[in-house]
Amino acid sequence: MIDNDGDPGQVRPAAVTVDLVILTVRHDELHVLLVERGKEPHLGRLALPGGHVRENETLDQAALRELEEETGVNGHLLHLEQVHTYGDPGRDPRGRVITVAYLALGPDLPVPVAGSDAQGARWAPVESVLDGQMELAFDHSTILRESLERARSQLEYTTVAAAFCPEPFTVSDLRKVYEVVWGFPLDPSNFRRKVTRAERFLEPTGEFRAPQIGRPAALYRRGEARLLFPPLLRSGDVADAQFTATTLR
Amino acid sequence: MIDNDGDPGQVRPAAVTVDLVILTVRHDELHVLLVERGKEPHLGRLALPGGHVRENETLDQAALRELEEETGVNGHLLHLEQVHTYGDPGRDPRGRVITVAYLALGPDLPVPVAGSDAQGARWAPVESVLDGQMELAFDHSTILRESLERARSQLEYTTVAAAFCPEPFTVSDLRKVYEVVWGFPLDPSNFRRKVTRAERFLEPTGEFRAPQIGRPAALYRRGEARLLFPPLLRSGDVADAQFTATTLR
DNA sequence: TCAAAAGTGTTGTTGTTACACCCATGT
DNA sequence: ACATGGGTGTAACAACAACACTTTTGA
Repeated sequence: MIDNDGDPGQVRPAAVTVDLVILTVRHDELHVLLVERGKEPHLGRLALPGGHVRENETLDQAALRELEEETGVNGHLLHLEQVHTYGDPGRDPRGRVITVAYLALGPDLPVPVAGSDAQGARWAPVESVLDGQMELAFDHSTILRESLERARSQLEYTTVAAAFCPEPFTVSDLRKVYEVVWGFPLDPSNFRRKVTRAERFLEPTGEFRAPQIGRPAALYRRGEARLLFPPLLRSGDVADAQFTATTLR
Repeated sequence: MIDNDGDPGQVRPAAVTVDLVILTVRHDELHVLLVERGKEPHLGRLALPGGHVRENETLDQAALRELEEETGVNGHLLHLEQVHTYGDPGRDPRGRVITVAYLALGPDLPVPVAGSDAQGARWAPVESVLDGQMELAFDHSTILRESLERARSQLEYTTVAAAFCPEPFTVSDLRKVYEVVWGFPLDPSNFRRKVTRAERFLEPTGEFRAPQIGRPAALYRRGEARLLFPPLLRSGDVADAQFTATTLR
């Protein structure tokens, strides 16, 4: 809201961008989509995909557009959610840039499409960024860390995990998502009971899929529910350890 | 992140502001701080306090500064948290304005200080805005609704409720906060057990406070814990009813 | 001694954990 | 037949809701 004012010269317009943390599970590992920067600053460095918000676009539309440009996938098929906005004065050397970060979750996506305008887009294991091996451009490592923690806690209280699974999927597929995102194994029997008991989380198709070996598994589609009740809680210890306060001071 | 480009003329810098949803509990009712607009557009209309982000300020600093200007209270005493960013092209008739919304929670604050630069700042019952009686300027009614829902769910999983209580406080004071924010009564005995059992939520002072009539109550200070485990869940029905998807589509 | 608010106990129910066990399939 | 993953049963335990009950105060 433009208001108080009386401070001419102290305020100046800023560039507004959206950056995307696009997560997917590949080969039982959590991956994030990164692009190689084609110019300074941070030329050649890996960064989160993103770009400017255009003149007649909402923030959500900009995020959706970028998502489709980068992945070649219709963004409506994925979970897309605004997470946090970053605007420190020094975060981009070229001037004041406000970035609205979005979290996108999707099933194992096709390798980034050639037709996209991304410079060398690629999937990178989230681990390699988190453990400090790979430092991203700008404050993108921070954005990734914070968005990932959002994703982890979203898995507890909502049904978003199913967004990682191409339909139709089995209970085991879904469990794998939880295990990969949270980083520890879950008891298959107890997991099954919780997710199947939750109202409208999973909708049975009546079909089955045979694994390479073993009993065929029932197939499901995503249900209508967005909130998961009762929630699938990580133990207090785990949550605490992962929790980095978003609160000031 | 300034990147892809190749679209000159399609992007233009925007004004960046922070708007504050400052909540407090007064007379057993949830109140929000509103200011009367001193100019067009929406002259005379009530709006959330807020203002421009200055040149060498982080977003958090801007929010903290506005908070102190509006309430005259040292913002570090309150809970302050970024919630969501609003940037629809049409939300301000004067041009593109990106607003980062912050949620602030605090104990019953002094009536807005004369020295503040706010035009007729006042506390308004949140109810009066939610039930459609009072429509705020711009999209501020939406911002308030969405921020309130954030506050409500934060009460379940975190210890922020204590931010509403001036220290030292009693278990009943804290319960009142939950009842007022959630809008329904809680069982006093069960509530007490949950909050006193949670690790480092409440720190006993050893002191007592006598109510007008009745047995004196033990006094507490806010503990170190930020996450509440196990969480204090509203029933699934309630949460579902309040839940308005933050997801696209 | 009564009203009012603080605080404890109790009981039935529901959810969780850890694991044993059965089921359906391909080789 | 057996290995492999899918799926059910169960028993000990923890959390929860509802509500009876005791405690401590001011009037």
